[in-house]
Amino acid sequence: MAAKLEITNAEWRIMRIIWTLGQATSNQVIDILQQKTDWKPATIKTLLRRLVEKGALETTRHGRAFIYTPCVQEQATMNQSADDLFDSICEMHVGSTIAHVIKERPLSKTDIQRLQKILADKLPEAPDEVDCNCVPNMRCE
Amino acid sequence: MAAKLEITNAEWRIMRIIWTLGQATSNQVIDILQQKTDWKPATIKTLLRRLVEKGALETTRHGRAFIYTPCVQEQATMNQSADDLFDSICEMHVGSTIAHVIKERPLSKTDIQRLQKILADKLPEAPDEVDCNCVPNMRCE
DNA sequence: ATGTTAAGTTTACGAATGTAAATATAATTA
DNA sequence: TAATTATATTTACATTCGTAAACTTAACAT
Repeated sequence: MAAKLEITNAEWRIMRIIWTLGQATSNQVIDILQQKTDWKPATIKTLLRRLVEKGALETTRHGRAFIYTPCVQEQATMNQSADDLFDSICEMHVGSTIAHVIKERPLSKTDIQRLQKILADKLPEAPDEVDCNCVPNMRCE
Repeated sequence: MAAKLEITNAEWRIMRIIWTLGQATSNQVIDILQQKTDWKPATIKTLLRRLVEKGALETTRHGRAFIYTPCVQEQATMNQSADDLFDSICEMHVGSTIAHVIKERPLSKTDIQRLQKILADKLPEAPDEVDCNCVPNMRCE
């Protein structure tokens, strides 16, 4: 049932801090973000509140402050965002788009070896081509 | 200068049809989309207009109809969307997120071989680890 | 030439987003 | 316990997005 969680760009900034710290007060988030953005504290509080409303964070009171804790895992959330992107584009072009990403982004040796393993496992079963799913019975270029 | 082009989910549906056809009239787009969605023709016209405003499409009059032609390439647009996604998440987790995608999405043998080549080329120069860029001097898990 | 009609254009409206000020509330402190 | 103040909550506002109806205009047919 859980309505699909959509994290916006601004919200990602918040979530990444809280995932990294494990949990955080609003002040911790504000302090860290003010080093990287010029967001006002009120803005950050709004974003925290919306994330709680969305079910991405939960709070427990602790003295005068609330502690914000993630309700969703970072990897699951990243996977969800990636799924949304790759659901939008042509299925036939997933490969070329991943190619762009792996060319442009830093990857560790371990990352690369892991990807190599997945690809090697996948190769024997792979089709010769993936159909375009943009228009019925057509292929985009 | 060109303000970064942002294509929304609904707009992707339109663009993919026009990329596939090379160019299209609004009626062609409407006919195709009505097989897959329950969008009203007026909705599709709004989306076409917004895409023209954004500079993603241009029109040339042809009899009573306009012909819509892409001003942006499909691969460049997909790359841009992927860049936006991977700019949002932790740099350290790009690898695991790509791993998720290549596990879940269909890839052709050619796609896989191309990715294998890129990875093999990248491996020698790859760092042992990629730093987390969520919070200064910390690593997210 | 004029009516018909098929396009495009204008207007609409609620929800989400980025951004933030103002206000209320509850926990310390004096 | 009353004053202080650090937090959270309410309210705000312009844009964008999804969705669409209503209106206008120009092309084709009579």
